[in-house]
Amino acid sequence: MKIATYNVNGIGARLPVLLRWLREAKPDVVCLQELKAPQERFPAEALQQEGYHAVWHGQKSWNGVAILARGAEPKLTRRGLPGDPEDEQSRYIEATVKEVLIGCLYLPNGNPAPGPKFDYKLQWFERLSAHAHELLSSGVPVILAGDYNVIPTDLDAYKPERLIDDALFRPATRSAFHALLAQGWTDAVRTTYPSDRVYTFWDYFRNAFDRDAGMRIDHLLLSPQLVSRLVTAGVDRNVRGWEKTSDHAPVWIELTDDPA
DNA sequence: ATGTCTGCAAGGTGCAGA
Repeated sequence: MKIATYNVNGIGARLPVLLRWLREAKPDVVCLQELKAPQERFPAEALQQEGYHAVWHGQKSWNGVAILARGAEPKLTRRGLPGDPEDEQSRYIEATVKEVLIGCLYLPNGNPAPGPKFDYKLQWFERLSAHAHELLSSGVPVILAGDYNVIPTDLDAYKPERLIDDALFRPATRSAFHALLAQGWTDAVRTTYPSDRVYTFWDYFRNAFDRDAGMRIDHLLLSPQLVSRLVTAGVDRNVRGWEKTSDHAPVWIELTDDPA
């Protein structure tokens, strides 16, 4: 079972790239972020023709998340994170696919920091951590996948020393991420590649991809029941080199089909 | 500070957000 996360940066502009990647990579489950499309403009039919059923949480102009499943209907369990009924931003969707609970998230960027956007990031992170703790307590196998907008360690960025004040790397951001992991979650890509540089995002600016000036900010966290089922993980870097591509690349893991 | 994209409301360009 192959599960991927991919920040598409606008599903309208990115549909040809998304469909080509689905055809080539054949993931079973896909978490998408940054749809930048309202609920009624999600390309459900085009995805269905590729064999994918979907649940999604759209928003005009910004944000937006979706979960796709190949040959199966994702069973929606929640839209939006609990903890703030005033929050209008579409950044979380959750569904069950083949007995695994999939949480698809788009954590706020938070720049410029400090400031109200950074405050919102940290508040959203607290709500995510509270919900993640509930999910662990439920005893169900869970994957929390998405664009965390977190660079976990120095190894995860091209020049970390330049990112001291960046909302993706500030101490408060990193400590929130490490506290989340400490609940009992496993960072699947870092576990698979303990000391390699693995990037998932390259800025559109200054030929960042050609210079491999990237960062690792898209993550798949596994609940304890799933760790022994982790076979391998990877980043489809080549997709970042395609025409009209996102600034993120798809990130994926492979799990054994059944509990050991 | 810079750089480059997307989507939007206009309106054939400029804005916010990333």
